[in-house]
Amino acid sequence: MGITKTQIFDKRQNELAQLFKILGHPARIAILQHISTQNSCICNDLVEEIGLAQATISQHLKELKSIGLLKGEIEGKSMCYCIDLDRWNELQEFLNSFFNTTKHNCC
Amino acid sequence: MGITKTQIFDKRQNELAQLFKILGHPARIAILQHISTQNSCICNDLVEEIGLAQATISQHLKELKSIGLLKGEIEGKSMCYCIDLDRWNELQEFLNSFFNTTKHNCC
DNA sequence: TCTTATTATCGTAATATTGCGATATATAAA
DNA sequence: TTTATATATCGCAATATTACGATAATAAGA
Repeated sequence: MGITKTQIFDKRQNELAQLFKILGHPARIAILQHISTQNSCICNDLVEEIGLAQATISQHLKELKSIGLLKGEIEGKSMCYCIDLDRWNELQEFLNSFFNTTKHNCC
Repeated sequence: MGITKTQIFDKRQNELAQLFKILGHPARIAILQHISTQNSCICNDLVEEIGLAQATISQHLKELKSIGLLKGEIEGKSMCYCIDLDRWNELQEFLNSFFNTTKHNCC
């Protein structure tokens, strides 16, 4: 046991859960906020500003990339991680559609 | 290691992450959908419809209650779990405010 | 080419989550 | 009161996540 039984849920349920799950870590929230509002998209800057080890930040960046939220570009000898705004809006709509279609009660 | 370093993040970041995290499991998504769109709010019905053990469903219900999304009321000898619509809307706005304030790129 | 700087990946330890059987608790009905 | 039904909690095993040091890979500049 301990393994999530994804096979008993449908595609949309698993997708929604996966998106929520990846957003469900404060370091990843902080990364997104830094990139967006602090004008900091260089991996090394994030390491210093957030205060986790470089390997850890790199791992979190990888997960955010896995759902398409971030795209990384080589900037000299650094990596510039930027938010994919199209994907960002797509996800926001997807999550909102979940919230809106689940807004009714049975009693 | 292995423990999330919540102390280096601020209250809002931890709150957001906690909400996303709890929504980040397909069983909990399914529970919310069943309650809302299948008119099924009795714990035992959910057990049968979702196909996880009763103990497991009970645990997931507890987590959804922990962020205020569900409230349970005694209905005869069963429990009726309903979505707290005020809290639901509050969360939707909270998540949208995160999405909207993080919608800019540094480059 | 050699060195330096930056990021990714590997391996591993600590902790958290998931799932379930067993059991406790609570309520309704007999 | 006794029995049946429904839910919560406990304890545990399996798996996943988090974090980091060490190291590999890559690119710029001396």
